[in-house]
Amino acid sequence: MNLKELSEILGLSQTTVSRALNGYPEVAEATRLRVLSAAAKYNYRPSASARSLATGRTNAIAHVIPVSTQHEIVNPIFADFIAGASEAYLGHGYDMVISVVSDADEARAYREIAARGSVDGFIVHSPRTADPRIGLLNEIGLPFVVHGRVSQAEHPYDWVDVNNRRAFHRATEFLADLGHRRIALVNGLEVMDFARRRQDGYCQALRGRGIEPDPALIRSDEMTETYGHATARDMLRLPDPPTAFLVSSIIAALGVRRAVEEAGLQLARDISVITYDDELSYLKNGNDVPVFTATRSSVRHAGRLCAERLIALVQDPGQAPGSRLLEAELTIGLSTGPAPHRGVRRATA
Amino acid sequence: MNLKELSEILGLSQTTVSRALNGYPEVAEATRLRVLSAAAKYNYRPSASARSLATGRTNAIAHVIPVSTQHEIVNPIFADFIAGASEAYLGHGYDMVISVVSDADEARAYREIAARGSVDGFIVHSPRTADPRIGLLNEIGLPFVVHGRVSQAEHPYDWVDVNNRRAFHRATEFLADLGHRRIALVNGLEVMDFARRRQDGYCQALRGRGIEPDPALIRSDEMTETYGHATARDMLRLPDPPTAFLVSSIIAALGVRRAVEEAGLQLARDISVITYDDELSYLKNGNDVPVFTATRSSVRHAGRLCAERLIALVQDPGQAPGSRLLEAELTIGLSTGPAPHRGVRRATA
DNA sequence: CATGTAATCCAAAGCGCTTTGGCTGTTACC
DNA sequence: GGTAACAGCCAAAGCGCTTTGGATTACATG
Repeated sequence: MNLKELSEILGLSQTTVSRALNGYPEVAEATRLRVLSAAAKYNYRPSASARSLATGRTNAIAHVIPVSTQHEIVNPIFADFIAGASEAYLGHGYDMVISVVSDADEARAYREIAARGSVDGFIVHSPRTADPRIGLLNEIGLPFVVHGRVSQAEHPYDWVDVNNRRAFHRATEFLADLGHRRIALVNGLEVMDFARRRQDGYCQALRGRGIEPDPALIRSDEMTETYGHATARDMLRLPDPPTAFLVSSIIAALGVRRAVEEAGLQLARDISVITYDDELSYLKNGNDVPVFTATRSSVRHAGRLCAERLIALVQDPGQAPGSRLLEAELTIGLSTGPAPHRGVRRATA
Repeated sequence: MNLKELSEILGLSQTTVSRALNGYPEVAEATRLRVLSAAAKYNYRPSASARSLATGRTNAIAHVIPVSTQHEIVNPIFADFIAGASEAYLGHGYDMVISVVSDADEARAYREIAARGSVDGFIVHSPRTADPRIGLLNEIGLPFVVHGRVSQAEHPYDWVDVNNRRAFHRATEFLADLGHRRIALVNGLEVMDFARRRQDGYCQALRGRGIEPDPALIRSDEMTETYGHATARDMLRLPDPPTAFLVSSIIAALGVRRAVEEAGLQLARDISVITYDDELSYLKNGNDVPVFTATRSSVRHAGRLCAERLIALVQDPGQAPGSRLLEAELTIGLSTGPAPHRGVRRATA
């Protein structure tokens, strides 16, 4: 069923039918109702391509997910992020187009998508400290919203981010307050902006307590379970091992916990762990009592905010760049406790 | 830059330029090269909507992800599945459109997407034992490929699946061979077809060994970490607790392990665990030595196969329904061992 | 009664592409 | 030399919608 057929059935022109469906005022209310019920009856939907050819709008948003050529990992956080984004899209009739693109031909991919005109805007994932994409997208001219921030950016841009620096600052101070002096940071990939901010917060808090950050206790990589495990295992074998771990993702934290237990140590009593918690739906941090002490912020919520902002931007492109900084909550769980007295831990092990 | 402008620059008709770009033979090779280099120079791409309006093809595939109204969980396996699918799409120039849809208005969503004509086909996720979608999609008429199977389906359809029954049959026998008689099944949601097949394989293997399946040792739910944890914790408190767990997902298996350790028990020695392993990129089952003994099959690979099959179907719709049954490997890890002697386990705890 | 105004509706153009059905000029063959 | 075949190109139609710029009618106003 297309417009032409529908309008013939109704004995109206295509113009009138189109206007009636799109809510224009030049249509008598009685006619509009007649049109609407006929459209429902025949399950009519305007063809997406015809409409976007005519309007220049596609009602679709691109999510370009970078996949490093070395790592080939699709961030699992992504599943919850798009769940949140799609809540927004669903409400506004937008489609979500996903392109998984190797970072090698990232620029080409963005340009191509824009040139084909298949979307109205971009959500930028996993921004790096100096991310060329924000320059690129400014040049391309389509609206975009960054999930995260780009520290070294020449132009203003729209973003939604968590206050990573403060979250890790607080978590570090919390551990220091418990008497921990050897606090390890199991961070995300170094090039990622969020990782840098987290490390900043961590280092700043340590120095605030008169502790000089020890490079041997700072690690950065893709946040997998095995990475968390290997890192914690290695650090626990150091001559002067950490008594606490600050971990950038609950997935890596699971690996850290595994290493702790394999070493015959007990969480909270021997080793404290604080993790960043994205509130993943399939990996909740416990049901009632949090398993891990955590700095927590819902990535699903962030997804929704990004999408909503982008929709607003698409519908009214004249807006000045805006941003949204979310604060992470620090929730106390069962994975933290006072620093063990010197020597005690080794006796136990 | 559009076709008209490009053809004016080249002093050719739009017809010729279009033909040159699309590889039609009625164009002199010299002209084609001239066109191609001009197109590259001006970064010309045909407008997606104009092209699909003219051809009736969109070069896009819809992935409709069902989200239960009760659970609101986006399956994390999904991230790796689409990574695999997008490998196929990238190679063939297809876009991936994702709709997260609450199962309540699933039918409406499929019909709407089809009526708008914004995609050439569907990938069907998370099929249930009696899934109305295969009837619905047959009626709609667009090609589709199911990731998994639908046991109760009236019509033939295209699918890619793992031999879940055999995988769980083998795993159960493996545990039985180690002397385990009390083997628990921590399965996925009951309505899911894969869960049913896994349970079939499990029950069949038990009966083959003269063991009657105990309903108290069989649980089904959304496969989260907390579900694995709560289930294992409760079962370990039974008067006659299991000595082994067969788990449907590595995420739930992490929860099972946590419960085992909390109970003061040791994996392999006191409690054996076999998990299904989708080879998730962020949750690898160990690096060199598998942590869990597992039945393993890459969901990323399955994603690629689904997408490739669907592309073939879109490009040649006349094909008879085909299918692909993948076999899962059983890999021995550090989580299984001989069943403990009666009474020993309790003494340890 | 003539005329301005508002309310409804419509014909047709145009969005950017593909594709049908020709049209030209060159070559091959008898 | 005449004609058939073919290579190479093009004009124009059409995909299904939105939107511009009227046209028509009804009604109120002077």
